[in-house]
Order: sequence, then structure tokens, then C-alpha cells
Amino acid sequence: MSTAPARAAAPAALPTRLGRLGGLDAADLAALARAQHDTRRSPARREMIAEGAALRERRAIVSGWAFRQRILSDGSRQIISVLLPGDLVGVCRHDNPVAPTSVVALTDVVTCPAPVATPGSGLDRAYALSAAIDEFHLTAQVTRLGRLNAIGRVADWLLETHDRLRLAGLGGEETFPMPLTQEMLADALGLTSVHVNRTLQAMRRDELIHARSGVMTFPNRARLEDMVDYRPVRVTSNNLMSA
Amino acid sequence: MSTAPARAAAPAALPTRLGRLGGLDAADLAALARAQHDTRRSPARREMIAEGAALRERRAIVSGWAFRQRILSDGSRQIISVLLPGDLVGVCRHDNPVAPTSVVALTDVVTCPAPVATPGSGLDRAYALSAAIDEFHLTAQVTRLGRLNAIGRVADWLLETHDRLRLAGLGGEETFPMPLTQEMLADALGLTSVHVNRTLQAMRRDELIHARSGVMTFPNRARLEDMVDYRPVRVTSNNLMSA
DNA sequence: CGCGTTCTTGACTGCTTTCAAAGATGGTGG
DNA sequence: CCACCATCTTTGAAAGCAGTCAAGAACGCG
Repeated sequence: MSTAPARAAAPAALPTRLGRLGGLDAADLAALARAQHDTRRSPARREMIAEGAALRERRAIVSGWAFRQRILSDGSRQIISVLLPGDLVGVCRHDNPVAPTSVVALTDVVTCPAPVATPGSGLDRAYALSAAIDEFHLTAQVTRLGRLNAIGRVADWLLETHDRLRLAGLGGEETFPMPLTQEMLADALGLTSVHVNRTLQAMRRDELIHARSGVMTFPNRARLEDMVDYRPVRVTSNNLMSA
Repeated sequence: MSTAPARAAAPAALPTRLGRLGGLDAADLAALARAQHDTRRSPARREMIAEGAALRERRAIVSGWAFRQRILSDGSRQIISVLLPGDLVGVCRHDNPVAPTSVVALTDVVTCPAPVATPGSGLDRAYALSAAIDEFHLTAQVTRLGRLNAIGRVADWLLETHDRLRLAGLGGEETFPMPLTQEMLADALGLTSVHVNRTLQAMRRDELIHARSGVMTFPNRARLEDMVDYRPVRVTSNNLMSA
């Protein structure tokens, strides 16, 4: 793990992910391609959306990582969720006008407007499924924090993040970028950075992970999975199940 | 706290809550009244929606408490969120066909179909705001589990639940029904029932709460609030902010 | 090459869990 | 009306996981 910004993600992350979620036709793909000409960049650490700010439009992440966070009065921070390339951000179902959490760029982030979807189109289905997946991940985060110990939280989160990256066509079978510092991981998993450090060391000792300079590797993903009873999200075109 | 089912909630909980969220006109109120003739009852402990089950329709809770939960392979359970009278359940934004968690009745629960809202109507706004509030509470739950200790989690959750009940016109200034057992509270807050018991005892000793047979009382709500830096959700007709 | 950030390490504290068992409590049937 | 039962609450002692504090090493950047 390091502070190195994630390599420029394949610009295809957005159409790849949405295509797998909804099945995009030529019109949808053209709309996405058009939207990706109207990009906005946020340097790492920049706050992209302030908590309570009005949400003007739904946007999509073209490349880079970001996260939603909340700061408590004692200065501690909880990272609610991590946003990856291909994810939608600020999606207001109808006209929810206010962001419940602030969004901060973790690496340099490129976003574009999320094109308006024709009702019934593949893009429309993709948006709906993406929202459902987001909610699923939020409930998974609750379960992780409420019921898993440190090693379980780390392992479960890494597995989920690996799957999410692969859905967007990023990362390999057993390798993927991991630009979070140990302190960020701690803030996401409800731990301290010291304990995250010790937990990662234990996982390295047990040959569960290899981590170096922003790249994470699973030497044996299956072993990790049944260590934490990991339930991947199955995405089936326009359906979703946690088998 | 006890096992006693919550008293039959005022049947007005649903129109009260949605009215405060969206401002209902005569047509909306009539639609709600009509919907409340088509009720369905779930006895306490009955599973209302299985995890992964297809969501056929959006329903509303007329009376009673329920909760969304997830069971882990080791038998432990995490309560994701509690559903109160006036809440909407199984709200699929577009056509998310699958429940990400199971829903279980905590007390005897009465539900009715959530009437279809005319776009732009008060009911439509209420649904949108309700979804936004749900998401806000989910992020609050993540923060609670990730960053607060036992007493903070209990206090924060009690305050939030009190506010939610009052939004639906239930409970008083400093008193409200609390039908959860200590074990359920533990499963919601990521603790053990033994520790919840000790925490509640400490809060009683400090005169922060009075709890007996299903009724909770705050002798001094303000003191509780600044003990945990509680941020209530302000609902302003068709807006929402966490001031 | 120097500096700031991030990662490591050690010792110590303490919150929370675990295990087990003894009281309450409320509802039920006799 | 009372005994009985299941469920829920309470208690104690001991163990463990995670947090705190502090300081040094390593890394990446300019």
C-alpha cells in the first residue's frame, strides 16, 4: 500500500460496468461516449461534494477512487463507502436535493455527467441495478462493522472491492490496485491504523494477501473467502442476488 | 424493556409521517385511506420478506415494528435497520427485483400497499424524501457501528428512534415505546446482550434514561444529545438536512 | 538529498466478549 | 387464582481483542 495514485483506469470502466449491469445498445453507448467528453477532474484529497450540499446532477466516475465520509465532532472520521470507476455518485432517486455525506477524492478522479436514460433502455436498467448494488454494499458494510472482527473486516472488504473492480473490467484474477492508506482502511473499517497494520501483517504471514505499493494480490482467494463466509453479489443482466 | 407487543399504534402514523414529508392533498389522503383498507398482518417474529425474495410491490407499515436483518453462517445476526409505523418497505427505485436483506416482524405488524403517487404530487415528494431519510439512517448506522463505543451507540440509536417515532406522530416529548429486547438491541448495535445490559444499567444510574416494560423515557434529552454529538435529521417539507 | 507522510513496533490499558448461572417477568393452562 | 414455563434480564469472573501513546524506520516526492 502506498500513496501512489491509482494508475489511470481503463477509460472503458464506465461502459464496461454499466453494460454488464444493463446491456447497452448503440444509443446508450453513444450517450456514454458523449458524456465522457464533458469530464471534470478532482485532485486527490479534494472534497468533491460537501455534506448537505445540493445535488445538481447525477455523475459517474470515469477513473479514480473516491469515498463518502462523515466527520464526528471529536475529529474522528467514518468512511461510509468507497466509490470506484464506473460507479454513479449523487444519484438522487427522484429529487432528494441534499447529500447525506460528503464525497472526497482519494486519488485523482475524473467524473462525467451520467447521461439521461430512456425509460426501459439498458442504461435505465443499469442505473436501477447500480442503485440496488449500492444499497447492498451499504448493508454489507453495516454487517461488516457490526459482526466481524478485524481480520474478517479487512478480508471481507478486500474481497468485495476486488469483485467491484472486476465488474468494471479493472484488476486481474488475483491482483488489483489498492490506493488506500492503512489509515483510510481503518476509517472505513471502524478500526485504528495501528490495528489495521497488525492485521495486514498477520494476513501476509498467513499467505492470505501480498500487498506492496498500491497493489494487492490474493495468492489464494478461495481460502480468504471461506475464512469470512464471503457472499459475492451475483449480477445477472437485470437481476441481482447474493448467492 | 419487555416482550410486550407495542400498543396498537395510532392508525394515523402513515398519513402523519408522509404528510410531514411531502404535504398531502385530499387526493393523496384519500388514496392512503383507501390503501389502509387492504391490510396484511404479520405476527411478531414472522419473516415478512425473505432475503433474495422478489419484491412485488412497495408497502407501508401501518402499525408495529419490524427490522431488516442478515444472518451470518456462524448464526450471528446483524439488524441492519428498524422499520417503524409510517415507514415504507420494499421500495424498489425502478425495478430492483430482489430484497437485499430479510425483513422480520418485531411486534405484530400491519402493512398496506403504498399507493401509487402521481408524479409531482405531495405523496410523490414524500416517497422521495422517505427514501432519502432511509439512506441517511443507513449511513448513520455505519457511523454508529464504526466510530461509537457502547454507550454512544445505545444513546445515539435511542435518540434517532425517538425522533423517527415522533415524525410519525408516535411517542411523547420524552417518552416512547421500545419493544426491542436487549438481545435485539445488541444485534442492531454490534454488541452482545450482556454488554447492552450493563450499558443500559450505567445509563439508568446516570439518570440518562428510564426504561421499564417496553417504555423508554429521557429525563434529560439534551444531556443525552451532547453526550454523543447527536445530529437530528431536519425535515423541511421537501428537503432534508442534518443540522 | 531532505522532508513529510506512511508504515512498524512495543508496552500498557481497557472496553467488550465469553461462559455460566441465578433472578425476573409475563403469559398460559389447570 | 396459582403453578408452570419460556423468555428475558441481571450478575460475576476471566480472557481477549482492539485502542492508546510514543518513537523509530521506511517510503515517495520535490
